Amino acid sequence: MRSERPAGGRRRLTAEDWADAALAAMAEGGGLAAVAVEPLAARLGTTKGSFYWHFTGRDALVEAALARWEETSTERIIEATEARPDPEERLRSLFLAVMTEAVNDPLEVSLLADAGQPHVAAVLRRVTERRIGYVARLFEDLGFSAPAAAHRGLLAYTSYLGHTQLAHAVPGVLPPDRVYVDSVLETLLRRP
Amino acid sequence: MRSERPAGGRRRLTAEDWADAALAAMAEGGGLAAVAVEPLAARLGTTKGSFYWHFTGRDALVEAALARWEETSTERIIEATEARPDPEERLRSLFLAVMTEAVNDPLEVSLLADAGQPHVAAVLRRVTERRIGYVARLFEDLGFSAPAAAHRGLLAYTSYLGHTQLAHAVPGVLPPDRVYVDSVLETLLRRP
DNA sequence: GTTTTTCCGTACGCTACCGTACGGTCATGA
DNA sequence: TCATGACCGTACGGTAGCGTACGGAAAAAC
Repeated sequence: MRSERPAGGRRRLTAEDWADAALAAMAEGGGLAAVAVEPLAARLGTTKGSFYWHFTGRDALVEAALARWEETSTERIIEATEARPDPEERLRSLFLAVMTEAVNDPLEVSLLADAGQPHVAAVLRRVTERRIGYVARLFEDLGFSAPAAAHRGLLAYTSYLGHTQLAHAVPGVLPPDRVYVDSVLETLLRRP
Repeated sequence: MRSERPAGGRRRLTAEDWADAALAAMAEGGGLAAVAVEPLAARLGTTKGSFYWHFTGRDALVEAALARWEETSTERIIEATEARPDPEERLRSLFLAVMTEAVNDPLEVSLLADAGQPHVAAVLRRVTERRIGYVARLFEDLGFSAPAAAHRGLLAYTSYLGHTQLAHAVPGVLPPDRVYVDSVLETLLRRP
């Protein structure tokens, strides 16, 4: 998430650098509240002078960070999943990927907590609907009817969300990811 | 959550009044960050002078609020559930109760988001283990073996957590509570 | 009815952060 | 090479909240 031409020394920053730093900050602590200009500047080894050149204010930074997250958080994994040939294996690898990712990336938990903010709510709605829709389609690929697939997609997604929350809040109560995924899929894939 | 002897006029406050106000504040916005002394004082119609009489500082208030939540959030519902005679109906009514409660009470979502704070983490660990253990026991009452019951209890709890998150972050994607509960239980109660 | 304890109001200093103003630097192309 | 625009440093004022100091009111004890 860094790197540019001048490999050795201090380089000049871009708006994306600030957005990435904002995302990193919210991932570590406090969610949106952790997006503070001056601490970020210190973290980036620069000053506010840089920030207010690239952005009109804190809100603009938040929006940029959210947009960046929206792009990279979902589509990348969906594409990777689509590469797999077998439908059931798509489901399984998708689950495993997102769950292991969620463990060492509290960003999603932070965003869910800040769903009160309109910007966050809008992003979350789009991302959530995209994801649930995709999982539902995977179930359709497995032969489930559209309503049944939608249904199981929703259950799969709430299980994922709950797993994420637990892994973040109470590490230790959960079994290894693989075990959890197997048991979830075992029940979700069972035919009526 | 108010009321005392002097029914009409301005009364003096107790530490519990402050703790309740803190809980109300975190339930509305921003989680722990919303626990701020001066805004709470304004909300209670008093001043900081009152607060720093009852508490040594902000941290003490947070701890008191968390303790209060820990007492009232779980045991009350468990007791109400225990009143029901039929085991399966206990499960069903428990699910319905906690899910409808979660919709109009974002406190739990806020706390999960602030699991970074050690105080919060400790409370969450105790509450979570208590709840999962209780649900697992309900499954045992239904005839499942101890490991199978623990397993399904965990799945039930992650489904609950995920449902809570979704209801809070993206209202509208979820079916009515009753439908969701029925489908979750339908899969969780199925024998192998 | 006074004294003592409990509780609250007010004023103060401190820190963190936001946003603005403006001058300085650095790269780049004419 | 030097001029111009892109980029950054620094200084400033403003606001919100924490915590302290202390005096005064209100209730309780006697």
